Amino acid sequence: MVGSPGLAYTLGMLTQKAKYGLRALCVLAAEAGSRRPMPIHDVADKAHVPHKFLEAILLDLRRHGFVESRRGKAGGYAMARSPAEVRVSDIIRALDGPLAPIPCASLTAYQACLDCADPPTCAIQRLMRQVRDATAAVLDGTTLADLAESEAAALTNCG
Amino acid sequence: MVGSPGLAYTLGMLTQKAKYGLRALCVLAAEAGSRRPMPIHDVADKAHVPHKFLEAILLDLRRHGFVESRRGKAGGYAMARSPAEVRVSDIIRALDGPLAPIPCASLTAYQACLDCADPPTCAIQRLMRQVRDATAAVLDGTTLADLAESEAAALTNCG
DNA sequence: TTAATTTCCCACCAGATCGATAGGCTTTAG
DNA sequence: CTAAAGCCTATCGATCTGGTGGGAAATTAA
Repeated sequence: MVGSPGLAYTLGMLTQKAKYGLRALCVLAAEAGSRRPMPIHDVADKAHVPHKFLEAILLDLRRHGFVESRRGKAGGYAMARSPAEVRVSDIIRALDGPLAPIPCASLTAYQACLDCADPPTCAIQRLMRQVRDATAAVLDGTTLADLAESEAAALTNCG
Repeated sequence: MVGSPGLAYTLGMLTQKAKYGLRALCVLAAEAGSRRPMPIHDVADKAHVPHKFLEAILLDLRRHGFVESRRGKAGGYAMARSPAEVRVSDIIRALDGPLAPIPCASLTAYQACLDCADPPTCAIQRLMRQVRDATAAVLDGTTLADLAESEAAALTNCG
């Protein structure tokens, strides 16, 4: 199962990992409040994600505190925080790294370009900071609950 | 010469190629109106770009119509269009591909996710379109002339 | 005409990353 | 005890990134 193969696609790439992670979290968010955690296999089916890959992704999301797990029989995954309190930006940062297009424009992981003549006057850095801010504004302003609701709303509109 | 090695850096990555290309174009933009084209070697020195790599980049920019070249002695590169009429977004699209974080959110290179349950209702797609629009707003609204001027202004402020 | 200079173009390379899979270990419910 | 589930490590092929090298073609100057 391949998402989108062989394209020249570099700038702003959201990886399959993050896309899958978001889908999986939407599934878990819809189940929030349920008594029982949902096993990986069920999440994989509902989110259309290869379940072995999803295993690694959920593990990662657990380490970042987004989900909780229970092992053994009747085990599985559940949201650790309210979907309304989880920003999409945080999820993407956890799975894909910083939002900025270039390290020197990142707030959370700043790193100067080694080949930059003079970082404080670099126009590219200033421009890319604007891009970062614009991206962050969208992604900070959207919660997991918003995302899940958006999908549900679209379905009922067309249904 | 390495720009920024070994970081977990995926989302929104501006490649070295595009960064170098922007720097080189700024150099050529500053020289716009000059009678003589500038040889690659000079551009490479002024832009701090490995000159063999720059060769490939300038070739690419020429094919996309941003610069003109002249071969032989006294040859070199020059802007083919006025810096004020070249949008940064166009340069980045030429060197790095679409601006959207994911193909299904791209206007210029739309491609549906093969693993998407129902593209028209996909909330991730809608969100990523917002990200694309926000990025494009910044990059469409900035010209090469703006970029070059921004750098020059910063220099005089600190000088 | 010849030499020097410069772009053009091709092939190649090492390292990193991405997307994904395999298989074994540990924990838990019943 | 056993089945079910998460946990963990290792691996893999394909692709991309960031570069380099070498030579052919073009242009100019002497």
